[in-house]
Amino acid sequence: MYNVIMEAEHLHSLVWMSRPLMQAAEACVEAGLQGTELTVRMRAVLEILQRHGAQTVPEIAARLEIKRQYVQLMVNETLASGFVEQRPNPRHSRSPLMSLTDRGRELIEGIVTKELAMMQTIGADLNDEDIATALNVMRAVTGKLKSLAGNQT
Amino acid sequence: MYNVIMEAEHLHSLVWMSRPLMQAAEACVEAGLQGTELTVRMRAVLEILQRHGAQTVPEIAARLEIKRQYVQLMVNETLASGFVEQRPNPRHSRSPLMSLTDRGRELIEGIVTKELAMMQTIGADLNDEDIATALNVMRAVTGKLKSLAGNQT
DNA sequence: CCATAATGACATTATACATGTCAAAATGAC
DNA sequence: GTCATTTTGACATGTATAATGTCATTATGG
Repeated sequence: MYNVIMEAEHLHSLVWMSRPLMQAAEACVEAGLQGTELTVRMRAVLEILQRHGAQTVPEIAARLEIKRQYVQLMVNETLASGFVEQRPNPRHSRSPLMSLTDRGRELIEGIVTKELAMMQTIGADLNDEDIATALNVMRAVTGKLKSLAGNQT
Repeated sequence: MYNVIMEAEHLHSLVWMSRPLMQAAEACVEAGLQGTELTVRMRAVLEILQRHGAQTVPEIAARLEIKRQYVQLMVNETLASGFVEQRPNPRHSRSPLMSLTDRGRELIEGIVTKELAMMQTIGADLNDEDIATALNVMRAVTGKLKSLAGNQT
């Protein structure tokens, strides 16, 4: 059927749009960090702590789905910059909780607010339903790709 | 308005889905390359040549939107593996056209066919309209992000 | 109490690019 | 045809984002 082929080609285009989209998004985030002392990866740590509260390094790594060794590096930078501080962890005495300092909280809140505003600008002439649909499709496709990647030859 | 905020958050989620989607896609492509002598970047060269015919290195770089110096490296690998060969370029005698060999053509056709089939599998229980909508949204968002990245402070 | 797991710290390696430089040669303007 | 400019390949170096390996220390759970 033509339709099946058409659909597969649309899907193919969609999947390959993920790279330009990601690159454009990262460029925007980076541009928005100009003037702050933050790098993109430090921002990622602050955002996690803002959204989910104080976390240990391994917990942050799990959320970001990257290895704890690299997250340790990222976190150490945020500690050195004074945006994050260690607090004792009642659940594990050797793995302190990373917690936003006042400076860090203020900074990340400003950045997230600015980014949200940008999203509103972008969404201005886009249909809300369409955005929701797109999000669902992307999630579904990602899930299927992940399951297919494993059991391939 | 709540709707505006909701939309912005959906958009935010969508933008950040681009990374997992891309990673899942790359993992799939890589898995599909198991057993061949191809790497992901060599595959990219072959696909360009299959879709657009014989090209010079700078032309391939323009299509991939990466620097010619890196493309040169990728292309050299495909030449060394015998999937691509140089042919004289009537338009520029110092910049030969890269052309698929029979082996290269056979290989990339097989791979692309397999990938397309995978797309059909994934698309099986997805609505065609929704996929098209998602593609449009992703393109629109990418475009806006690109334009915003530039004229930010 | 003790085996096992978790953690931070540090080192090495890989990947995917960007950037810089250079010489040779091709092209284009005149 | 001459000459300035551009293009190209080749090579070298730099950088960001990770994965992976290893180790000593210390928790934790049985």
